[in-house]
Amino acid sequence: MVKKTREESLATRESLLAAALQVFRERGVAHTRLSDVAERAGVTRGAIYWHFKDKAELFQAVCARGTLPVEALLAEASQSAQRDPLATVRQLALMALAQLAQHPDTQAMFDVIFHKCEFTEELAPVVAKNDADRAACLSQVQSLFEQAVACGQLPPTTDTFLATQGMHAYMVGLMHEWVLNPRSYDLAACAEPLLDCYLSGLAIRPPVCRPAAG
Amino acid sequence: MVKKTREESLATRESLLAAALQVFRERGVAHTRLSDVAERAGVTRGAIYWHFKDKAELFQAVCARGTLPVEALLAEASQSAQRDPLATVRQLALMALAQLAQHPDTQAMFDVIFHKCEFTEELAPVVAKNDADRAACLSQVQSLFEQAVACGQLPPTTDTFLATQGMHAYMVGLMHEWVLNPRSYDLAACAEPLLDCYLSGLAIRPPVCRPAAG
DNA sequence: ATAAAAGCATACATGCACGTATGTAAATTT
DNA sequence: AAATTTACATACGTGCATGTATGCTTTTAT
Repeated sequence: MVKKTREESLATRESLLAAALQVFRERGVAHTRLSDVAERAGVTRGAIYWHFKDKAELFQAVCARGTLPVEALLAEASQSAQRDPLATVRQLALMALAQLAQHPDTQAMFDVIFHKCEFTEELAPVVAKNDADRAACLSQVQSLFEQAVACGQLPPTTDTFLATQGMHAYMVGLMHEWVLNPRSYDLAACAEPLLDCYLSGLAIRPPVCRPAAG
Repeated sequence: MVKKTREESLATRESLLAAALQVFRERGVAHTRLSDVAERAGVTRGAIYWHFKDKAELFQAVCARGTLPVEALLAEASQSAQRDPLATVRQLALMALAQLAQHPDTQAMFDVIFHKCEFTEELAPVVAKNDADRAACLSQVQSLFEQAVACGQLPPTTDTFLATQGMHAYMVGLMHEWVLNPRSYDLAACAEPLLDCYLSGLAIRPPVCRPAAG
């Protein structure tokens, strides 16, 4: 009872990813023993070393699967009509928060990313991908803010770079803190008012500073 | 050349804390070897085990020293006159960001806390203190927002709980992201416009949802 | 049907970081 | 001045997670 069919092998891989996400959340990535992951998945360490090179590659695969939905949102939004750029940003943020509020796996994902993981050089590929994703997201949002200024939705004095930094920080902070206490408030219900609060501030009194060179 | 005077001993302890902060930032807390910390401080592991029980206690001491300034700000603000509650919140946030922008040790602290540390059960005391500090901070800010509503600085419909969550998330997000790229923009110069943007939104269109039971 | 390869399980070797035990010299105490 | 404690350095033993090597079936290709 050793060798499985191709289909069963993929199932094993999936259960390994699911088990890894759970154990990472419970023990932290660095403190997780691959034997724990294997046990949780109902296999041995041999299976892990067959599917992945080491823990870093396993973590990378877990992250890749977890960030897929959010990236899909961004890609979808980039193709939508840009008649109302601010609404696009709003929708983007709402979808992201809804995804977090509704899917336990996404919550586990961000819990690990934010609180159960050390971004050191051994996880360099994950860090690089995170940086690239963030840069792409920031760039896309800033572009939308620039269009909003052009449309007259935001004041001409708006520093779109800072506005983007603030928006991104707000989203990161909301997710960072909410996953610590998902029961502290109903994120799905409160996402709209929370977002509209910041976006209203943006329209009324946008940031006007200059980014530093460097 | 072994035994030092009491004064020198305290100096050794300080240099251990400083070295630990550096190494934690470079390698991550979990991956840090106490031998690295000792070497960086110019002593041996024996010195660490004399001053601290283990790595967890060392990390706890590092955190305690690092969060002192921020706690001092909160304590100071709680005693100030409350004629202008919103201005108090604003000042509080500005001081915190200024502290981060100006002090390299504070930047290292938050870099470790946000990106180089796994909050698992082995660091339970630190987690507990973090939770307590956050709860105290949130409670204090919400109280100020409630006073702001009473003063007429914020609309009567304001959900002060959500406003506090949003404010806290904003601050956390700003610090979380800025320490990743301190040179991306001048935090000291941009803190004011960034904060005023959110506070303006709060005054114009405050969140009105209800927190969930639980 | 036979060969090759996939999909793991099992066994083994290795290093490394930890905690402790002990040594030791200077600094206190009395 | 003797005794005691302090503040480390050094040496030692230990476990444990890792990576690899190998074995064993069952698929899949031919």
